[in-house]
Amino acid sequence: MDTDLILQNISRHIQLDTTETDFFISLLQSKKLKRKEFLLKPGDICKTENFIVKGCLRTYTIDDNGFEHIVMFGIEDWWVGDLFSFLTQSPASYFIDALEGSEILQISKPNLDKLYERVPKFERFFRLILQNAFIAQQQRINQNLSFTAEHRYLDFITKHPNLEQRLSQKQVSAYLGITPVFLSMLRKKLSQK
Amino acid sequence: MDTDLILQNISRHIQLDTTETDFFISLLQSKKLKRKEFLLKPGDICKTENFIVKGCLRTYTIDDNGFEHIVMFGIEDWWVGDLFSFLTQSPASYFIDALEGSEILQISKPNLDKLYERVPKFERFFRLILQNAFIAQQQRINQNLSFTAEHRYLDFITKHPNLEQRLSQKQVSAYLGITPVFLSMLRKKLSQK
DNA sequence: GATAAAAATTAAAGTAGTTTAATAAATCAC
DNA sequence: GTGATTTATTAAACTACTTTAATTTTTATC
Repeated sequence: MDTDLILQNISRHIQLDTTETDFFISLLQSKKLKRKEFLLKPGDICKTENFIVKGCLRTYTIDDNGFEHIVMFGIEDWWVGDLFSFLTQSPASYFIDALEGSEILQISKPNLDKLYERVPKFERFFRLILQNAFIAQQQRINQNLSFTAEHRYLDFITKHPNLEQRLSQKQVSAYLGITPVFLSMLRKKLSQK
Repeated sequence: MDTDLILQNISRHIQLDTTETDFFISLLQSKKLKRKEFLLKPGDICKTENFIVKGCLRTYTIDDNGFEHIVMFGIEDWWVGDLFSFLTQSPASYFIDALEGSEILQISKPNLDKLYERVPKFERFFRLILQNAFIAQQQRINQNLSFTAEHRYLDFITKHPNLEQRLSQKQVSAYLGITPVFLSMLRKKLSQK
């Protein structure tokens, strides 16, 4: 099990001694996902929080007209899951699947509860992770309200310069909230400038 | 100082003994805001997290064209603040002001840090608060991507039935991401059904 | 209670983004 | 490697929403 990245991720926020580190790692499970393989579907109970060691996943919904809308992408060094479903152990609202062959480390709810109990500073760790995610989401809401599709697209590629290359335009458009046709038009227009 | 509501709010998530309760309350400061009074402006450092005892506040931005966009409303029993600015003690991105005469309870960053240290279960409490806010934001992002303005308006009034009466249509439209003119047209159309 | 200021309504013209459909290009599966 | 499927491009017609501007209604202020 490749735990380098997750331990590095954690050490950016809290310091663990060897016992604590070992205990934490004993609670993790490794899982590989093939491209297009699902980690979660609406109605499932989200049983784990998931740290991405390698690959790329997306969290999305499908609306009444069959269109996909991407709530977030996750790549290496990010956590993904349906938080509401995980916390309340109630049915999930989101699809999560792999856009590339991926590898994740999973911690189950019972194990996370054990972890909080035995190593309370993990409360702090997951609060910090959540804070960052919260702030990023708030910025995204504000952007969706304030900016045109063109502006949002330019923001997206400057903010995540490596990510666009790993995604199809269809995925990018489902994240930006526009059609693939319109994204194609935008890109053409921008390339002509 | 009216601490009933905040203690009730806390007791929904964690249990405090008398000493802990007293210590917590000793860290709070009460503040009254007149209608239109600012709690925060972009560039300020957000020095406190704020619990609303009474009234209604909004967190918003003004874009390059001078339009306001409301990221969230806050009413009784909610927490408001610019989390990023508060946590990093760096300049805020948002305006926060009162839409009604309001009363809030404030906890400063140094006091919150003291609180975490002396009563660690508050780490859990603020994690839970944050989780709920995170989930609500995620739903909003998804709604903004998936639904038309009409659908979002109907969702808003069914989800917050009491809130609309306290807000002008201008505020509601700045939250939904449409113009006041278009909201007026929507309302007319819906009333004719 | 009168006056000023802000908010809401209505209509008409304009635009950002969608839809449909046809074609080309890229990727997948065997 | 080849055929099948998915993705991207382009154009033209369409629609949800904006803009502007004029009028009415509501709210705030002294």
